[in-house]
This record gives sequence, C-alpha cells and structure tokens, in this order.
Amino acid sequence: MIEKIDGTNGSWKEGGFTTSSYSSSGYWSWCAPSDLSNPSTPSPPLSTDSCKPFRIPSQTDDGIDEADASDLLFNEPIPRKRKATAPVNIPGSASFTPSSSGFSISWQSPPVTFTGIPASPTHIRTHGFGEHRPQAHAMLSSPPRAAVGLRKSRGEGKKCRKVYGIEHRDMWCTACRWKKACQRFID
DNA sequence: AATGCCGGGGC
DNA sequence: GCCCCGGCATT
Ligand SMILES: [Zn+2]
Repeated sequence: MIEKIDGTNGSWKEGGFTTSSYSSSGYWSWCAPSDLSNPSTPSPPLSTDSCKPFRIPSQTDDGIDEADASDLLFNEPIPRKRKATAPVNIPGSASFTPSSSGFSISWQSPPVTFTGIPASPTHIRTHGFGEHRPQAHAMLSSPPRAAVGLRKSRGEGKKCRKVYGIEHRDMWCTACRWKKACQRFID
C-alpha cells in the first residue's frame, strides 16, 4: 500500500508565481472586439451578439473529455488523481462577471481564447491512443542537414502549459506533464 | 521570468 | 512501462 497521494506536501515550485503581476483594469475584454477583423460587417447595427458566451459545439478531444472543464473548474473537487500538490495559487479562477450586456467567465490568468480547437473529432483517451495526430507527412528528403543558423523557434508556444495554466496541470497532455514535447498542440 | 523540451532519474 | 525534475534553449 504505497499511497503516493501525499499531495498535501509536495510543493512543486514551478508555480513560484511572482507576486503581483495582474492589476490594471480587467483585461477580460474578448467580449467586444468591435471590428478587430470584420471584413464582412464593417458596421453592424446590432452589436449585442458581440457578447455571447463562448461555447464549444463539441468536446475538443482529450482535453475536456474529463469533464466539463467549466464545471470542474468551478468545482475543482479534485483533479482526478495524482498528487494535488498545487499550492492552490489560483489567481483569477472562475471569474464570473455579469457585465452590463452579458457575462464573461474567465479562469486562470491568461484569457485563453478558444479558437479553432486544436483537437480532433476522435475522442478516445483510453491511455495510449488518445493523442495521436498524424497531421501530415512532409518528411521526405531531409537527411542530416540544416544545422547552422537554425535555432529552435518553438512555434508560437501555446501549449497545454500556457493554455491551461500551471494550476491545472492535470489537464495538460501527458507529454506536457512530463515536460516532454507536447502531443496535443503539435506545432 | 516564463515557456517548451531533452536528457536523465526513480519506480 | 509510468512518472517526474534539472537544466537548457529560447522568448
Ligand atoms: Zn501538451
């Protein structure tokens, strides 16, 4: 019986989180971008739809299959397993803001914006095939070369870590959890 | 400071 | 096999 649930005492540390950092007026304004990129509707008479509760039509894949992150996040009874050694340093977790016209909910620091949804229709997270994205085969003739003048560009860097946040490490993909190459948000 | 990942380590 | 961190490159 070796229980490794001694989470109450693990203290990760990555979450060192610097003190302060967020202030200024709430930045959560993905609710009325006006016409950030509105080539079709330059001036909509009704801008009420500008503020609608974002909702994913379907689950992404192996990200929230566990649950409705929305509920889970607000509840957060328990991550699911593993040691919950998180210092519970959740800054803006579950921020329900009933704005004048509508409401915005936010969680964690980065105002994650659901777009495109980097996942696939197949949702099967048995434990070995949940994350599999053949994506494309563009590797053919590329022998050992291209070395000098080539630095890691780390694409954009919107991986589980930044998207979900260290506070919700349990939601990262396996690879990210182990500090390996992300498998979900393949670059 | 922070993210992302390889290499290395424990079990 | 699963699990994780040290340390590095990069931003
Ligand atoms: Zn990941």
